[in-house]
Amino acid sequence: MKTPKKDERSVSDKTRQKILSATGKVFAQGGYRAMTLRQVTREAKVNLAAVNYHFGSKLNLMRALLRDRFEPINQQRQRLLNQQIEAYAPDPVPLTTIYDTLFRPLFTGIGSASVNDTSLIQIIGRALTEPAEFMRGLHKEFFADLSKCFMDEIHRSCPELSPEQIQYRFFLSVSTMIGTVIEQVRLETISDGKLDGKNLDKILHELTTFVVAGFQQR
Amino acid sequence: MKTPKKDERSVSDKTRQKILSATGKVFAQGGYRAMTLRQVTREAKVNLAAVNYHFGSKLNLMRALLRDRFEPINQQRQRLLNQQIEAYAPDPVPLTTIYDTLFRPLFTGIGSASVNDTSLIQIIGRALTEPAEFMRGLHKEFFADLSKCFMDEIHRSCPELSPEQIQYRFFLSVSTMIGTVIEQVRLETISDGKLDGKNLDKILHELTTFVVAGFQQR
DNA sequence: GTCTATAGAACGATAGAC
DNA sequence: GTCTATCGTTCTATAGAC
Repeated sequence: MKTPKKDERSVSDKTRQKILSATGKVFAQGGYRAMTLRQVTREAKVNLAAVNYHFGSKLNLMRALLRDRFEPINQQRQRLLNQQIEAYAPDPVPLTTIYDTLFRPLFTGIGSASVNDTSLIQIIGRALTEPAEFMRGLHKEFFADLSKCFMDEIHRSCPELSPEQIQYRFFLSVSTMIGTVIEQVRLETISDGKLDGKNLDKILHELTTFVVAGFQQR
Repeated sequence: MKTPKKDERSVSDKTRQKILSATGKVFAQGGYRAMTLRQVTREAKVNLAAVNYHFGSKLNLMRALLRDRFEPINQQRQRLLNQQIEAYAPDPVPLTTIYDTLFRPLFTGIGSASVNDTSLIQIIGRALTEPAEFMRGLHKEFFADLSKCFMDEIHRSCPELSPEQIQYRFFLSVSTMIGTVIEQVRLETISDGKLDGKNLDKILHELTTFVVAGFQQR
């Protein structure tokens, strides 16, 4: 039976995408354990069994979501960094530019997600703080290489710092990013409703300035 | 200190404490949704029904744990801050001292926890990134007043900054703290195993230095 | 490919004996 | 206060009709 409701071609991919999109939304709200397949399929307006048909299991669905969201982001980060290295060669890329390259793709939210999809930043914030076991290997799989490239360039930009100092401060920089990205609502609570947690451009700018100053410590 | 090892009096309090302690351990590992009462009672070596007898429900158990861990920490923060304000009066407390006062109680891990209890910092890291609904009011209940006191003193210490600037940078400071506190393991991954994620003294020092520099931005 | 129906397991909570 | 036993619910995953 290949007769869906509106479109006649590639129904399967459309269902797959609808499921992925719904997974992003539901996962961002409550994390992996709180996310049920019933909730996802209800949100995606597909049948419960479709998840297991397209993804095999809840865990595989989760892995597919992460790949779908992390890989484009990280590819863009890598590409932008290489562009900057070329542009400044043979000089090192300034620290502010390096961190802008690291942070901006998160906030502008590229990826395969459709337009009015759940904000990418919320999905990533949740993923980075996810306690589930399967997340242990997440850093290795998605961030080990990337971290090394960025720390290498930071080292070129700050040759006076020891590798240990760079590692500590890079860790703290990423910590700030993660803490910022988890819940922008906290900004509204802290400011008693005066600052807008959804003003991502402004937050990105403040984050970069803060981290660069913290890194340089002078 | 009324119950040494195998005392026969006030068994109930002992059971209560065992449950609380086990809850801290299990919660720190996987968060609220992943924590099951069966896991907690197995860990505490008490009966499953004991939880509902002593705490009524899983949610109440969670609330009791948070109160048990957050309140002593926040009281110490408040007390230390007031001490510093007195000590420096009428001058404002230096920014480094303010942030040390905010961060240190987290890392030294005071509280009602017994000695070889789960590291307080892990419980708090998990709680601060917990997606569950009941956490929405958490900031209000435990941190609203505290944040205001600290921002007030920061404002005295940095009178040249606008309230908006202070709010943004305080938000970023707390973000760094949270990101640091979630998983110290990330430090080991970033440094390729060369830095120790359990060296809390060192991390506290680096965190404070980083945040103060990021805050002052000069 | 998509559905209904359900198996099989785990959970929170409670009743009632001791 | 503490236990066993169990109820009612919800979950993932799958079998089988269409």
